[in-house]
Formats: sequence, structure tokens, C-alpha cells
Amino acid sequence: MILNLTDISDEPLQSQISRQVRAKILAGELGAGDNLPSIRGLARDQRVSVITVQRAYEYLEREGLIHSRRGKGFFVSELSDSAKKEMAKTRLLETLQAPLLAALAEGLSKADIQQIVQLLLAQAGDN
Amino acid sequence: MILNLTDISDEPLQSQISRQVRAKILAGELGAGDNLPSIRGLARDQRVSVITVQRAYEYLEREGLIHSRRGKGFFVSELSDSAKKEMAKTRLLETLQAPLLAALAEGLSKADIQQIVQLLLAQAGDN
DNA sequence: CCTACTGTATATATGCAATATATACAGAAA
DNA sequence: TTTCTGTATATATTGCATATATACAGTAGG
Repeated sequence: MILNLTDISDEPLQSQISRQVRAKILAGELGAGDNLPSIRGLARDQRVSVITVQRAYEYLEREGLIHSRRGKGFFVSELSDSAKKEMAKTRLLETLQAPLLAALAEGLSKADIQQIVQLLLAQAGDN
Repeated sequence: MILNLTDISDEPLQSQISRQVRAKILAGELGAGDNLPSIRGLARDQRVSVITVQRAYEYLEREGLIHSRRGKGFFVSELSDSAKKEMAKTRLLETLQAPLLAALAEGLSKADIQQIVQLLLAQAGDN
């Protein structure tokens, strides 16, 4: 599995792993029942510690996206497309709330905010 | 000065202080030349350590929002309204970029994302 | 000048998160 | 049996956040 991990950004490695695996699952690149690379395998491939991968996987397990089977590995859990979408929406809602409120508190108008969102979405390319 | 600090949230105290003071400055509640409470005074009032306040203020100083005068205190720096607005916009842009990209990677559409922003802005009340 | 304030600098300590290495146990499969 | 898998645990390091404490230098008022 291809993950792009970097030491340059502030984002902890654990977070990078779980974020990237989550995106693959929610975007449908990994399907229900698919086997994730073993924690030792991914740690070796990505040159990180086993516990770093383990923690990342446990985080995803807590979110209900994957489940582990001792001796067999971690597997993508069964989730309907609508549940996946709902999950992504909830995450975004929670993530955006504080910064949007802060922006309003700093004097930006709703129109300002929407403009910035548009700008970012336009920069992001295709739908 | 009234700040609402809480130990309950994940947000570090330093961050809470600098965020709330920044909002007061950018929203115009604190004007150029206004004197901020002394680090010892705010620490006493908010029952936090002096160094916690100092770090928060230093962060704002690095952003150019305030400046310190030894023996006199910290003062709000001179900033045009347009510079303030630009600052708030830049902050929001930087804050939103990663979560928006992640949401797209997770399979949300631009329309989904805009809907969530609308929802949050509607919940936030008046303009 | 003294006192009480101000910021600046520094030291030490604690707790937590992230990350690392290492070891051991138990389950699964060839 | 061997080699893989996850689970559990221990120890160590680093950095950040936060705390307490001390000292120095600048400022202002009595």
C-alpha cells in the first residue's frame, strides 16, 4: 500500500497514517473485507516504528473503519456508502467548526468565509 | 479584560489566550495603541502561570499584532482595517486547506463541502 | 530615592504525546 | 515447526505545555 509519509510537516506520523488509510477507505479505494498491510510490514516499508502503525490502526479501529483479528491482521470493516459519506461529513463538520467560529469572531463576514472556501475548492481541481 | 479560558477543552491555554486576544484585535474591540493586561496581571486574573501568558503574547507579537515595551507592557500594534482583514483571511485559508483536501480525498464533493460550511455558518447566527 | 509595577531571561520540574527499541505471548497458516 | 499475525508491556528519548521560582532591567509615581 502506498502511503506518503513525511517528517517535514507538523503532522504526527500516526496521524498521517490514519488519515491516509481513512481516505482510501472512505473514498472506496479499500473495500469491506480488504486486508490492510500488517503493522510490522507497514512499519518496515515506511521505516517507522511498529507501535506508530499500531496506534494509527487502533485509532481507525476506534472509528469503526477497520477491525483486527489476532494472527490474521487488520481488515476493512463493512460500511455502507451512506455511512461512509456520513462519517466524512461529520469529521469535516467537527473540524471546521472552531476555525469558522474563530473567523467570525475575528470580523470576517459569512461572505468572506464562503469566498475563501470557494477559492480553496477551486484550487483543489476536479470534483 | 475578559477571557474565557477552560481546562475542559483540548485547546492549550496558551492557544486559548492568543486566539481570544487576536479575535479582539482583529474584530476591532482592541485598537492600535491599546494596552494589554500585564502578563502578571492576566496570569493572576486567569489563574495561570506567567509564562503561559508570556508565551501567548509572544506568539501574537510574532504575528505582528502586538508589541512589547520593557517596563510598560504589551500594546496593540497599528494595523489598517484592510491588513487586519487580510490577516484573518490568510489564517482561515491556511487552517481550512488541509481539512478541505482531506474531505475531498475522502470522497466528499464540493457541493457536500459547501453545504457543511453553510450549515455551520447558519448555526453561527447573525452575520 | 524607594516602591511597585512592567517585560526579559533563566532554571527546574511535571505530565503528556509521539516515537523508538525490545521482548514475550498467543493465534493463524503453511 | 516456522513464520507470520496481533496484543501486551517495558524502557527511553524528545518536545511541548504548563507550573514555580528567581533575578535583572526599565518605567512611573510618591
